[in-house]
Amino acid sequence: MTFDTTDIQLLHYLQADAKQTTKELAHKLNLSVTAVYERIKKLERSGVIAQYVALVDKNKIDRSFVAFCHIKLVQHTQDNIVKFEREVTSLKEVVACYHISGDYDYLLKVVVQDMEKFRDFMVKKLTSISHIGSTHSMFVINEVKHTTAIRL
Amino acid sequence: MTFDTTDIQLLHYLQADAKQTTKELAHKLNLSVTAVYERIKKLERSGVIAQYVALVDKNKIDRSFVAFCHIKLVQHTQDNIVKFEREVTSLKEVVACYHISGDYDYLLKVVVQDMEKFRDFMVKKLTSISHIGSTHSMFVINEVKHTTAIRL
DNA sequence: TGTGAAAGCGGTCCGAC
DNA sequence: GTCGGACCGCTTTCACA
Repeated sequence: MTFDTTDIQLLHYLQADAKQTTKELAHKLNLSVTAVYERIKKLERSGVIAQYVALVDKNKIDRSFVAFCHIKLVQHTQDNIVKFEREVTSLKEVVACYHISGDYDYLLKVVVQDMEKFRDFMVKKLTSISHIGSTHSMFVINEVKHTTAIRL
Repeated sequence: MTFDTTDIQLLHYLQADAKQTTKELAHKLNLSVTAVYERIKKLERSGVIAQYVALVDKNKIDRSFVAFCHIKLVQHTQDNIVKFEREVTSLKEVVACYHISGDYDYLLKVVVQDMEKFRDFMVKKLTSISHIGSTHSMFVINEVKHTTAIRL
């Protein structure tokens, strides 16, 4: 799929605020309501817009403690990898998990209440997953930037 | 603000799909439309729901290359930190930046087209930011899990 | 807080350009 | 790909338990 400047602007607006009416968007883009409507539908049908979600403020729901965990597996067999990925995916504290290049195999983003809960998570959940070799945790001191929007 | 099980369920649904009608949600929660409406408004007013956004599929817009960059500053003066954070925040390729504990000062998530663009980003944008000491990049081989939803 | 009903507005579809 | 008009359903408000 190819995008003109109007599509790019539209994506920009929808990534910032998905609750705008097509009327408002039509005004911003100097287009009719129907034209904007068709463009949005096209973006949805093609899967460019994958979903519409509500973003919750971590600090308002007592989940202010964020950590990144590097993880190394003991062995990199197909079986170990599949099992690890399945188990780690099912943990609600893990909001992101990336298989990465470098000294460690995986990078996890973990969101919990506080350091005590993080300790619980490490001891009771993470390290009980089979085949984990070593881990290395980094704690977030400050979230300088965090956006779900990708600027084209 | 305090949440009962209905609020928690509601947040769960809205974090998964913000375009559901209050009617559908009322059905799922066994409540009236108005009751759901009032709960949502309360969550919005209190800032628990910070925003509603469209999530775009990276792969559909040619931004499939993701890297994490560790960054160390040369000196940790107040001034350096402020400048670095301001400059890095303004870079569109940087979708996240965290001040973290450990060997490095910052962890950046960078989203670009491909390795070539990543190189451009490093050479022309990132390393031209003042006061950067050393960097260490890790490339994402596979995104195992990535969610914007926080489960309570 | 909860409910149902009434009002108003926006999303959606249509035929035309 | 765009337009305006018309319809229908949803959001929003209200009086009330």
